[in-house]
Amino acid sequence: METRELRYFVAVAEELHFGRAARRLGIAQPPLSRAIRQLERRVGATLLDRNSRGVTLTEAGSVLLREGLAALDAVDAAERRTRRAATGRPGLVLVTKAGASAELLAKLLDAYAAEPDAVSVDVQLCGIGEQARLLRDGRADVALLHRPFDSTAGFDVEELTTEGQVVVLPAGHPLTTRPHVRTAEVAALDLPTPRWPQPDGTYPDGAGPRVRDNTQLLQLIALGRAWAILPESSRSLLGTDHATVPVLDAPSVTTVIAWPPHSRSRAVADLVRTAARL
Amino acid sequence: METRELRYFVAVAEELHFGRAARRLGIAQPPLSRAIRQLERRVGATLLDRNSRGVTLTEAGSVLLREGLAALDAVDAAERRTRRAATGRPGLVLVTKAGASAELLAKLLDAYAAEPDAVSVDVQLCGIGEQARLLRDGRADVALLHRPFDSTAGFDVEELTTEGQVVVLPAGHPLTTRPHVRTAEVAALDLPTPRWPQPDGTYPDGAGPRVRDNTQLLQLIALGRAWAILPESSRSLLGTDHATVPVLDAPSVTTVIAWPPHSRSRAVADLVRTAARL
DNA sequence: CGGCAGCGATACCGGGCGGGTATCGATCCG
DNA sequence: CGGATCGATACCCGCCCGGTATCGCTGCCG
Repeated sequence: METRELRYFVAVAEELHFGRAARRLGIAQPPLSRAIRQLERRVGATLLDRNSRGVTLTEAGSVLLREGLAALDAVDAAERRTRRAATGRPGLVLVTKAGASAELLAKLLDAYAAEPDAVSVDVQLCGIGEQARLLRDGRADVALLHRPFDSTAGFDVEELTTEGQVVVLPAGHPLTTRPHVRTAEVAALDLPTPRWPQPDGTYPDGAGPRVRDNTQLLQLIALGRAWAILPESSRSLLGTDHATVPVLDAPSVTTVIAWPPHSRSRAVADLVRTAARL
Repeated sequence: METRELRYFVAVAEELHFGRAARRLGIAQPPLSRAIRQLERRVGATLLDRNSRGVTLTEAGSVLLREGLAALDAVDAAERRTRRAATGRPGLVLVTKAGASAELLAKLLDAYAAEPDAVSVDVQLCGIGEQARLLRDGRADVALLHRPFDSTAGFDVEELTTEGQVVVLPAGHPLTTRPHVRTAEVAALDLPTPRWPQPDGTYPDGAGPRVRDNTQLLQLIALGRAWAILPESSRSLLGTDHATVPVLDAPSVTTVIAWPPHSRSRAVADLVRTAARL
């Protein structure tokens, strides 16, 4: 199976529409139809049901979509990492969620920079749930992930810290006088839960305000329009507009450092070792 | 990058010889040379050093070899799993080392077969170190691995059992009267350590007898020509020709059940849950 | 030192396939 | 019933993959 075929299939499987998929791929629709048919013949399976008015994935098709995306990421990673290796410039790309573990990250970077063979580290901040993708397709070498929010599936990981969570509220909110609260009390507040975008960029249905990043979230909280339960360490991001209260029964958050399992990079190994010693 | 190009490059990188690689690929040498050149131009990096008399990998080339193999496995896995899904026949392929964890495996299969939605399980036995490959390229759905011998890199795992190791000796050997021994004592025996094949099929240099599987190993031990340190559970394979003594300071062996991280299969999840409950 | 063998690169050719346009056939809708 | 939508089909063109023949370099050996 060629990557071209895979890319074509993924486009159709995601768009569920030959015309749109062809436009997205920058080709005409007929060659795309033919390519998918050929792929189906070669695999020996129907991948798409072309019902009147619409295309749907078969069982086999959804398997190929999932596995194909992973395979395409692996191919992209191979190309990117090769290109990076070719420049001869060493250097790591570390990716983490914007606004998370800022203090830990600073300590890690300082400690690593003091190592004898340290290379430069580019820190890349990204949105929710994008880290795994960047790590898989070779745009990043190492990531800071936060369990249980981020999936660490398919990576090697080393646990760094575990911390409790706090509820973030506007300064002066009645609850902020309490030494600690429970999730049920927070949920009982007359405030909607903010909605975060899903991986495909759309928002789930519901009542809450739509937020795209931490700044938006914090501003909404300051305005008394939302609340959030965040790891303790995010307190360092807050000013006088916000107050926090520990949440006793919220799951604790573990920060882990993750890297691709077959990484052979000396620099990644050094960075991980440094992190584990913090 | 197309998988054809990757396959070509991998062939040359492994053979380090254009002619042989072309023969292995079933094409003539000139198109192969051209394809590699094109790949190098497109990646923008020299992948191979063509010295007079021989080809060697550059830094970038060895990165592409490693990452490319993983990517090709992922593509193969996508195709295989799609084909499997298309047959409609459910069924799992479980792979494990021949001769390892026989009792555990039997219990697992029995317990799983009693589950309400159990599907058929093909057990595939393979040689040392092949399990990871089979799991990566889609020929297997789930594997029993043994840490620290097998690498679990890149898979999701669940620990099943941990056991100590014993030294296997011919029946009547002086050491077998002891309640336990230490590795140093075993190493001090005037017996060579058997040599196992490396992943590429060749044997490391050295003095010991070459073995390819457990049967060969056990026969050599019975003949007094070798010894082996194996997990306790392998005692169930031994007859009256062998005797075992616990080794106090040998690392303990953990049997884990492993599956591809993005597996969405109901059957795999059921099997893993059953295994975890044993 | 010259001839030869081994090996990768180059030159050149033919066929297959990927991509394009035009069009068809089916289905849904007003 | 006519039009719109959407995937499939028909057909053509140009590129690229693969083949054969050959070159150029290098190291070896007589």
